[in-house]
Amino acid sequence: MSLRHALLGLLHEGPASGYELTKQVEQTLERSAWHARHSQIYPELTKMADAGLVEVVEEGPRGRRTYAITEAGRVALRDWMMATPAEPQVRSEPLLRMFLLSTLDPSDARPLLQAHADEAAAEVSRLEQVVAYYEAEQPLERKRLNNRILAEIGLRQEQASYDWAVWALSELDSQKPAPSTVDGG
Amino acid sequence: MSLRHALLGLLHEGPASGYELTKQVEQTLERSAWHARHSQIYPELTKMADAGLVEVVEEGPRGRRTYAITEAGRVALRDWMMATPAEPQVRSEPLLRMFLLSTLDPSDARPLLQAHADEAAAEVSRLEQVVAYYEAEQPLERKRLNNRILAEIGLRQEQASYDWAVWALSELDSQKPAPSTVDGG
DNA sequence: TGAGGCATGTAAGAAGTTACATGATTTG
DNA sequence: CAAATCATGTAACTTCTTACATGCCTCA
Repeated sequence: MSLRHALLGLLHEGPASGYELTKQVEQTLERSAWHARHSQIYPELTKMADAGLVEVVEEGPRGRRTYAITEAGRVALRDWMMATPAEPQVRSEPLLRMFLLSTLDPSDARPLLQAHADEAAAEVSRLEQVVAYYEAEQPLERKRLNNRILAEIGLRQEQASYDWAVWALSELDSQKPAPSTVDGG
Repeated sequence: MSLRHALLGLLHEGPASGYELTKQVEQTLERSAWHARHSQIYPELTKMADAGLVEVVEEGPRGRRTYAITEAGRVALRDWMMATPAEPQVRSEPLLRMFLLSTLDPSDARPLLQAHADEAAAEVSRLEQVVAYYEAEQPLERKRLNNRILAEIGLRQEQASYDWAVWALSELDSQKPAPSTVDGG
């Protein structure tokens, strides 16, 4: 039930509505840690309220409900964080594609690798700006430092992804050193 | 339907039974790309056979069925590989935990970070040996080179994970700059 | 022959996706 | 007031997990 704990983690920073949580997931978690749609988030919040992990602290204009984490929610989050899982569960479609690159002809693999490199490069730029923003703040109090640490892990993963793709492209080249020779079999 | 394509990718290398595919997923995909249990893999293979993407090429001792990819399966795999998805779908429980580290007290966060670093270090060692094994082979023909490229992406991701954890631990220290002073409360 | 691992499977339920639906507010 | 966007929700379906079930094969 990782979505539940992702939401508890976001609510740990302060109350938010389903809509706001959806945006936060999209902006901060989706790319490297956890993907979820609003159609899963809304019902999950209802269930979490039933379970006493969150509570509605405000009802707004168009049925908008602002949720806050409860003490039980904080306990549940900490319990989950401190319980080391038997096996790490990972599902990454982009990485799966890279693992399956070898099933393609080099002429197909090359543009995919290039696209992967381009996307990683774009994400690196974006995260560098996020990091720069946090660095610019002088005092670096607790919350800001945490955000900076989080931006850093995303940045490093994307940088590794980019470096790998560039390296893999060069390996592909060395694999097919004379593309125009006549192939006898 | 990423599992389906992961299985097609594995079968692209040659025929295998459900049991063998389960082992291959555990050994090559699970850690960084895709996690699945045998209880999902067996029914999926049946469905794929119904859809004509794979076929049973051998029936062994205890109901063992060896599957091979069909031409339709190869086409489906290539179509999926070449279709760029709108948004990358990622779910990584380990990374989610790292993102939620900031919800913990530093005294709780530290051992978790350390455990993360240890796991990454162990995986780096393992993958370095895998890479060394592929490098040792002289001619590096196509398939072996592909395996080497795949090992490399896992290695670089884990290395980035490890480096980040070490860096984050030092940041945690600077956050609490005098850990050994006499503590009154 | 019994214990343990090999190998395959199923059933029930939880998690997640896709598509549809709806009303409120803002903007032109 | 029409169109776009905000904000929330549901229904049907697919995917995935957990737990259970079973028979084979090897080794002592």
